[in-house]
Amino acid sequence: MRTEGRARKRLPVTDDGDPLTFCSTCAFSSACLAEGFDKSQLSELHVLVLHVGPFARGEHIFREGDPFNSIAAVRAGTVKTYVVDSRGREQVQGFFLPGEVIGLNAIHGARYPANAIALDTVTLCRFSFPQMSLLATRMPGLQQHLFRLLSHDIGKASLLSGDFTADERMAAFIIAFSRRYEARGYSGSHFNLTMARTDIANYLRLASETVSRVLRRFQDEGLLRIERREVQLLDRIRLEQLASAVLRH
Amino acid sequence: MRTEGRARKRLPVTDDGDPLTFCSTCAFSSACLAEGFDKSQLSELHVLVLHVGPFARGEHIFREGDPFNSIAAVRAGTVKTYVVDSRGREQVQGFFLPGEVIGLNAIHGARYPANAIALDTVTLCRFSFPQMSLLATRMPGLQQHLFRLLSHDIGKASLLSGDFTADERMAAFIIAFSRRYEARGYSGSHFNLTMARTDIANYLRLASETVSRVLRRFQDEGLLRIERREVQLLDRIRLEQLASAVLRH
DNA sequence: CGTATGGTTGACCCCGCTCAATTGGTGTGG
DNA sequence: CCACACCAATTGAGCGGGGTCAACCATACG
Repeated sequence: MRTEGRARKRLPVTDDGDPLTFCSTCAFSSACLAEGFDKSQLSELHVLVLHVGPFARGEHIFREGDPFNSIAAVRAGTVKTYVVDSRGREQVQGFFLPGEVIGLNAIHGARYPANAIALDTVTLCRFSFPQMSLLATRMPGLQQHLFRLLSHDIGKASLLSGDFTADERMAAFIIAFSRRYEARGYSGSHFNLTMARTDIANYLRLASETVSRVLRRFQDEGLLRIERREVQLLDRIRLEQLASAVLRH
Repeated sequence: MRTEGRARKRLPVTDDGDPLTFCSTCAFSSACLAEGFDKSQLSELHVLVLHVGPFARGEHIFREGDPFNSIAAVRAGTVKTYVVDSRGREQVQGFFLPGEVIGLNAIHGARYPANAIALDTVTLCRFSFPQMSLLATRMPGLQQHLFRLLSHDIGKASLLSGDFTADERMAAFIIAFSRRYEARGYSGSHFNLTMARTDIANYLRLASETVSRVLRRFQDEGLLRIERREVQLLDRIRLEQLASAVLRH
């Protein structure tokens, strides 16, 4: 019923649907499709895709310190990355939805700098990074695409570093998910948060009690409806307004 | 008397010292030297270097929204990048010392997402990014180097996003500068902060009054001596301890 | 020497954290 | 199908770190 797409029709091997088509939600689809590469190049990219999973909820995809050799695009489910700080508390670094890429911050250092864990049933498309780099030297479009993905994540990482109020952070969180779901073809006004309140709190650097209270108030003020993990946006304008402090349009 | 190195011996043109040697502090020196490329490749990289500046204190190097076409390595001086938030307050994103690279977060989006301003007299080595990408398809070592630089900045950007105390932030700031100066061959125990207190505060997401108070206390407790912008580390062990919460070793 | 800008210090207060108690939802075994 | 246990989420009470506001001080510059 959820993000599985057209997997499962096939055996879990390196391919996906028709051999000349990447899955439409994949972060790399535009790297080839949008730029009109010929069929031989497409299949070259396909050759180094390894379809892995499913990972069950709570299973680790990689752990901090593991040697780095591949990046992966989320195909189905949600991935959370986190580290454990010196006080032993979990610091959530990010959530990754279908089509988004994990492992980019491991290139430098040759080891994963964080843990990645499945929040629900997760399947991935794994790419050997050395092989992909090699291919990128022959496919300028792919190289550009990798540069852009990396560059994008620099900006994303600094979003939450500002000094924002709990309301602004919470609104930005909701709006960002809404946009990301929309970009992948799901509803942006009614969706399911796949993570616990404590995960949201650790990500936003708030106490989970504060997350509860703010969501409660948002609901009382008619900005949204939230029951358990089901969110429905009711006043997107107002939420965007609050979020704009963080997201900057 | 400061970070000028061996510029100024030459006209401000595309070259630097001996035509087959990059300046030793440059972030790209290792891209060729350390990996044993031959002389023809070295000169290819040299061809696309444009030595620009000097910029005077307060001059902008680029502004938010400017079209992106080049990245630049700082050659001398200090660069500050910042944006202005919705409340009209300056949010400092980073400081760049000689040898460090600015503009990497502009690749995605094709426009600079922040302003860059010289904090003192700044000179740069500017590289056309399209040309550099093209060269990188023929120099796998250069491509790897770019990937690593980008990847590194993802991690750097998320450092300050944790919920740390003012003391931890301040200590991490001092230690990080100490290490970066050391890595470039300057003293790591006695150096000059080139930015104002308000810049430090905006970067650490603290009030400038708090920066003053914390530095005062650090001095009273014998961790360092600071007069105006001159810093001298007195108890590096203790500072590293405080900083470790942020820097994670 | 006067003026401006940046830095320091003090007094007060508020947002969000902590601690603690309660509720509710989910899964498990009787 | 219900009873219990367990964990996530909620709600309340109190407090403290760091922000704000304001006054004062010091160094740089004309």
